[in-house]
Amino acid sequence: MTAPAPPPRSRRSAADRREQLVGIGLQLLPTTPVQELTIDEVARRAGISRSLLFHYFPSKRDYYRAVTRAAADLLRTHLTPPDGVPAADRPAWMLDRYVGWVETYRETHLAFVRGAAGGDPWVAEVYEETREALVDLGMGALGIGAPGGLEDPLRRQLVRSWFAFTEDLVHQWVREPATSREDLLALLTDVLGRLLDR
Amino acid sequence: MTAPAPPPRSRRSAADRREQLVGIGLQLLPTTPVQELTIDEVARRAGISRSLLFHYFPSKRDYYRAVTRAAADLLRTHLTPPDGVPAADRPAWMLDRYVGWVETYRETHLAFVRGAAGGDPWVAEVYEETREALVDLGMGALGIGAPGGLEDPLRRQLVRSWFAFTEDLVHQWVREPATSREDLLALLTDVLGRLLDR
DNA sequence: CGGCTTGCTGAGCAACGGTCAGCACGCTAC
DNA sequence: GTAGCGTGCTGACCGTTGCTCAGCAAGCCG
Repeated sequence: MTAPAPPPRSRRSAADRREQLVGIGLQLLPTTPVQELTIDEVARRAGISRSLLFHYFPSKRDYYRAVTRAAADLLRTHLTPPDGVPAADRPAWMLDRYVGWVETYRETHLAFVRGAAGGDPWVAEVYEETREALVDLGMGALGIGAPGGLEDPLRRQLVRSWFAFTEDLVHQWVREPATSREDLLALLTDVLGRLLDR
Repeated sequence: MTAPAPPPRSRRSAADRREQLVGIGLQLLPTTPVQELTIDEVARRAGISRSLLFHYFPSKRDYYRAVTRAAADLLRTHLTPPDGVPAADRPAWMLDRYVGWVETYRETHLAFVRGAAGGDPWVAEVYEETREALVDLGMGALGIGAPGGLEDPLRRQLVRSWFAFTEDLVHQWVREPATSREDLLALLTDVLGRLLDR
């Protein structure tokens, strides 16, 4: 009686492996709280030994950082307007895309926000970075100051906090739509407009 | 040569111990990311064995839940207006208290928000609960609907999201005060007022 | 003193993160 | 074709951490 043919352990290129491992992390993150996701599990799903994972990512933190960054990059590119969108429409376009993203991914996105904001400082850092990038993106679309520029700091803080407002409201809206989608979008743009009108 | 007199392990009542252990957790939480806080460390500081801690809290999660809830309760009582405050002043009073709280505890509060919102669902639950209670508190002060009542759901969502806005803005303001304290308070009340005027 | 309650401990287990020496696969050189 | 070599990859091992359990010991009653 021969062994039940262990899965053919293919030999991959380094880049391939990294991609595969990060991909598995992206699949697992939404369903598994960060700290319950074990290296064992990831390695098992990838059909490799734990040791190999440590070969590519020196520590668990590094692995999570990579996964979080990958998730953040997905969101960022999704929110970046293509050249076709006229400058005036960009804020509305981005907002619409953001709502669409949350609608589509619901738990996934919430898990990202939660996982990123919570516990581990190294991962929180990636999240913070992403948030700043999104604020830059948004402020660029609004035509306010250059990214990382010397514009009014209060104004920047307001945009950032408006983002927190939006994040929270959209999440609530997805769970319990208390208004139409159009009204939600209108409300959000209106609030932002008023904030910047000061 | 006698052993260096191990600290006299006093025998405490169950309530005392619980309180002591939660107290240690409250001290440690701000400086230590949730998942790096080990039971060993807590037990060591309390001068007891790990086993005893597991006697009072069936698991690490339960312990963290208790600590988080204690932190949340502190905030809640701090934000609850005493009888002396007239109804009309309560919203402003609470807002002022909230800013004061963040000013005083800075990292501590941030760590609470982070730790609570992050990772572990059981702890996030406590945070969610607290947030709802704070919204109730705020809406009560504003004279909008009874707590847990059947008021306009959109309105409630707006108050909640405004809270997220406030949380974020105050945190930014504490790190980098881009305006005076009075202006910050005025801005926040103004934003809330406009949101509710719809 | 004996017996009861209950605060408390130490030894021990399983699971996890992380390390290390070395195997094996696939390539080129002769 | 086979010797050599870079490198993808593994198994065995270690320390720590969450958690269990049988039982000690301190107080309090009769």
